[in-house]
Amino acid sequence: MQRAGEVIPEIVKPIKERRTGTEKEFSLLEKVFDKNKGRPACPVCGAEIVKSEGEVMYYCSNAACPAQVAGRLQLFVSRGAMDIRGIGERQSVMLLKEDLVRDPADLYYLKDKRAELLKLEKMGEKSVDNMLESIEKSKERSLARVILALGIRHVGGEMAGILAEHFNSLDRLAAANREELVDIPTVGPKIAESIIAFFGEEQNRKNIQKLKDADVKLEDEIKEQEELPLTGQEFVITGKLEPFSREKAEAEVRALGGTTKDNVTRNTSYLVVGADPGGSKLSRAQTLGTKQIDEQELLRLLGRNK
DNA sequence: GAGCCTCGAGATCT
DNA sequence: CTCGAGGCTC
Repeated sequence: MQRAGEVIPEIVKPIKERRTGTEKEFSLLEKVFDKNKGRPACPVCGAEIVKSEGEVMYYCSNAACPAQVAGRLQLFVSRGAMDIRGIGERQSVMLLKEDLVRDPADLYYLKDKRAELLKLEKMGEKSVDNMLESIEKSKERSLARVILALGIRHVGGEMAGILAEHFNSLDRLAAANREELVDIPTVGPKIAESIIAFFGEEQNRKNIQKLKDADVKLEDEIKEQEELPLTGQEFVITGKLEPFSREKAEAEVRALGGTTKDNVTRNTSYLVVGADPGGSKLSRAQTLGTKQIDEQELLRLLGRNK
């Protein structure tokens, strides 16, 4: 390990190409290339710097690089991810330096090291307890936050949300194959490969297992859709609808929590009657006393008061 | 007309 | 980065 302290904050950010980087980043990049006569090396760990194809960013190729380790820890504890209060840039570096933490999952085992934490600079009883409490609370974060916290390349907040929504558990995401991933809108080959590569890494699997062992929640509870306006309401449509097609109407009903069926039963809440309605559905609705509504009424229920 | 490429717009990630 | 449009090949 090298002196982590001063270098890390600069390197943690990926180094950009001249035309887009900040002045600070320019000079850093300059230094890197000068020192190595055109063969770029990470100023922190000396490993080769790689540039992803067609991309503007340079990355250190060494996953164990102290700067990367620190960067991952900071992403993990950040507001948008696990939202652990009391650990920022300063504390991350300190915890790593003192070898109290080697990867983010170690945070959940810090409660057994209270004495060591108290010895750290500027860490009194109050700060330590607040920190430990915040770590415990973070075990219940949403799956989207957990996925973001893992630091998978090309997976930011938006992508993490989409993946969480689609898989509902980290295990299912980890088991997904390329085909399944690419089928998700906004997921293309690059992101699919990146995700598969991430879960293929031995180290990453180990860290996830550590999170599991520490009882960090790695799934979302089955969504309670009780709040949706049409939950529990069953719709049957007969006849033609004008403003939008039957498919679209049914899709909107489902989007609001309702269900759609082809035949009227005792469970049917509404028969939507369009133009030229089918006789069988209509008469059955009459027999059962099913509530009949026209298209305008349906639009109103869908919240489209046009 | 299926398969493959490039290109640009628009969204996202770092 | 993704994705669709438009051009090319076979």
